[in-house]
Amino acid sequence: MALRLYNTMSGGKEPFEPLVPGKVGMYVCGVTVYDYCHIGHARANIVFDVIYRYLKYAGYDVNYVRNYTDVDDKIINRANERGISSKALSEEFIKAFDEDMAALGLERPTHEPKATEYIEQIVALVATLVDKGIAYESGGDVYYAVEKFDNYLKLSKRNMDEMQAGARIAPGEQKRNPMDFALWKAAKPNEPAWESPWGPGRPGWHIECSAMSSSLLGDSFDIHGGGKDLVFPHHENEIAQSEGASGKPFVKYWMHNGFVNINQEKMSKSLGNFFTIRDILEKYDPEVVRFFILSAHYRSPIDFSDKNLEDAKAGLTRFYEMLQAADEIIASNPATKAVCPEIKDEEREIFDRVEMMEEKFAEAMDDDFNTALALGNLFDVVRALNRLLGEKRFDDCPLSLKVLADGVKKLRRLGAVLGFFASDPTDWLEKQKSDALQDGDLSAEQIEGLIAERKQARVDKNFARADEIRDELDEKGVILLDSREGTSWKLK
RNA sequence: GGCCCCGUCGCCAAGUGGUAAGGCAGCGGUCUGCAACACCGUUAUCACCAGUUCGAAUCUGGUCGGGGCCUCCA
Repeated sequence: MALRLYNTMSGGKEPFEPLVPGKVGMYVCGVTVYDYCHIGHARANIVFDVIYRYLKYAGYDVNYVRNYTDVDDKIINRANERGISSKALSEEFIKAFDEDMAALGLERPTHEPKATEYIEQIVALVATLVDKGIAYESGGDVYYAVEKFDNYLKLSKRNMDEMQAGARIAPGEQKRNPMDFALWKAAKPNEPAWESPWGPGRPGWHIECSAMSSSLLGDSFDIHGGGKDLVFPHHENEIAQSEGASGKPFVKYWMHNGFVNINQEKMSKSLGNFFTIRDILEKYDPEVVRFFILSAHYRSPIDFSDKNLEDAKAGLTRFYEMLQAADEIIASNPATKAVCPEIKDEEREIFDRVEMMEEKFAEAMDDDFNTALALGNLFDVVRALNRLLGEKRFDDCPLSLKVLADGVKKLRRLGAVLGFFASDPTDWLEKQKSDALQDGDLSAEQIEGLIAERKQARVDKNFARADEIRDELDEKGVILLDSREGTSWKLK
């Protein structure tokens, strides 16, 4: 089954057929750089990171553009509050954004343009719209006349009359129609400004995306993405600008990710439940955050809560523990040419499961990037490989070893498409332990000391004392795991 | 008020016409000196009502409940 994706424009899933076979042009709205990014930005960027990775995995040559909007009212206001230039402020938060995305393990897009580097193209685009009579100059501002564009509001499926009833003209604006929006704003004191045919000024919000996307992807391209909240007005206005200017269809597939709620409530600054990516990464491993986000479909709302993050951590730990066990077995069992005496039915089943892994993964991802289903399929593989590990037949059945090695390799390759399992399992698991110990009153040394004492007690067959130590540690959240190689520990 | 979305096991979450994936938690086993891990088994008829259909969680209408957008927002 080929890739199908949900198109906001049509409201349904459609087969994915790029404009140019084998190639994909994809534009995702980045951030306005005036503050630190929050968990909602994390979701949007992780979702499109996975879409980017999967398209490449599926064999497409992807041109992925994600912009920085570095000129905007909010930037100007914030910069003035702090008494620094807009440029200094935006540079500060571009750097912060890059750091956050790197911490979350995102791949870099093909292009990461900044609005201020495309002023020339923006001015040219506005001029084209003015020449075509779609936009008009008014007191140094330039506005888009929405009634000149027949398809306005087709993406958000709104009604012009009803929208106008609620629309207002802000003080200082000189629009003909309340629904018109600014393409260019005349310069005011203490604002960054560039020369233009309408006098010094700066771009409005929306026009930068039209200019950057056409410069880097052409007038028409395949996928345009962003958060659901951008459907109106941002994306609606982009369509009006781009199609109004070029006369060609702008975007073939519109994709929008759902919101992140905090403990069942909408995330908002007024509720004080605003978490930045930095706050979250203090407490949770970045891969756990990614796992949490990808365990739901990208269009569904997700609820950010401690419980949900703990669940995600438990799930990811299950993968890493299996990988760790498998790595140890593979490292300690050199491949031989011996032939298995016989293959059990259960083993046959496991082998099939590994065999089917890629197909099942693609099936899930092809269905509008269903990462939740894809992860569920990978969990099935974990159970299968754990069974194989439990059989302990690696001495007399090299085929089992081969299947295990093959399974682990495939699991890592597919995991990488979702951005998982890049760490060494032992390193990752150790890091979770040491991070968790930070909050407790027990050190690793103390735990090791008690383990040594218990080991002696067990040698002495003093099981009462051995159990006492186990219980004592258990109360503090430390679980002991005895094995042939000795005793290790983990945290609840 | 307009437009849109959602309501699946204790929790999270797939599933858009053919008799409910997966994870976490729970319970019963195997393993273990005891445990843990792992494995095996076990736990739902899909908010409610009425329709369409041979057949619906999946389609239609209605009821109740929750949420989003309409102003800056991923």
